[in-house]
Amino acid sequence: MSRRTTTRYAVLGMLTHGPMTGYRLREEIRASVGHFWQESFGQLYPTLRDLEQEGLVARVGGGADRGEPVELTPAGREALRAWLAQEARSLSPERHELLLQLFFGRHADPGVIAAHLDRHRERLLQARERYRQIEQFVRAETSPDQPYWLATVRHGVLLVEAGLAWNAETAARLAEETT
Amino acid sequence: MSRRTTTRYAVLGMLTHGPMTGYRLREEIRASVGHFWQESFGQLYPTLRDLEQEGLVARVGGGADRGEPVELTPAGREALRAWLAQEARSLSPERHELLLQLFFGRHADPGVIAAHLDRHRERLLQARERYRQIEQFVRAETSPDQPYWLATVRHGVLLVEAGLAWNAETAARLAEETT
DNA sequence: CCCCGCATGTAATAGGTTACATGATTGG
DNA sequence: CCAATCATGTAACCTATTACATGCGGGG
Repeated sequence: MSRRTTTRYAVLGMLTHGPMTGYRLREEIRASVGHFWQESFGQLYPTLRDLEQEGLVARVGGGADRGEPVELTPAGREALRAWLAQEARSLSPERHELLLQLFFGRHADPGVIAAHLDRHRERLLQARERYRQIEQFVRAETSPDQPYWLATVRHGVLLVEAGLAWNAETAARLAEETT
Repeated sequence: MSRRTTTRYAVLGMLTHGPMTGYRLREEIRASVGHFWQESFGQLYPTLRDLEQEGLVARVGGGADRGEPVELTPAGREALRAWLAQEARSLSPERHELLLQLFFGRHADPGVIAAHLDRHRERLLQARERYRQIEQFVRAETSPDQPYWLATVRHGVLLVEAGLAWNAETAARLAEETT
């Protein structure tokens, strides 16, 4: 059953970087778009099988040997183009558990909300560090993909920085409350 | 089967605002935390049944009449406190389809990425408008919950503004590319 | 009387993760 | 030879949405 899930296009997209095995595909996804897109094997392999049946990807050697990489077919490249032209459905149901805790924060024991904010800040700082490193790396890149890659990294940087600003502002406001 | 899902605590939390029916509960969730948390009936009613069996909520009238609101029991209030003290697991698998399209944007037909960014910008502007109105509303609020509510709204405001900054920066960079 | 809002619930479906099972190849 | 990495796949499960089914009560 092929369900026109976005996994299909994540796969087709990654294959523009060259032929890969399913295993390698997941590594590449993790290493490049991993910050905003993940795939599990349980999702990848069935998708790969479907894509092959539909003729959007093909085994490189022609045979179906184990460990044989797959490559994009012209039809696959076309399918990718078609998806790129479609509006992204915001599939993410937008569930932010920390914000939910904050919303009901008045009923928490003293200090626990401040602790949550602290931990959240730590994670954001680490994320900012990661993004900054990736940004440096991408800026040095000469690939024609570079401006597109940079765009996704910059999204990470800017959103994390906004998160930090919010974190500081919120921690200050709630600290003021308890005085 | 009670699966310690966050839905439970969204329900318990909302009931701190007073007794409600399942139907009303969903309305309230949509109207207050709807920007970062949603619940469907198919999730709500089974959860409500579980919570009642576990004694965390109880029908107000004692009887099980249709349309009878439920209220927090002391045990429910305690369960809420316990959850508030726990670290939020970032359940969101972080999947951002627009960024995925952008990452592979080089393979798109000319103009389609710019169009995506434009539409994205429109949605962000609308969201900012909504958040700003809510912020005004919440700032005027005198409830002891006010600082907590304000925190969640401010998160929306700051993140959307960062999104807009990213959008402008990215649109400019990609426009430059094509010249 | 009919429609709408309030109210409750279930079944089907979707979309995905995790755990498990298996085996080849390679380097220490 | 043994561990780690590469590689593929399936089964079980989880979480949640959507669609569907039902029914009451009030207002136009």
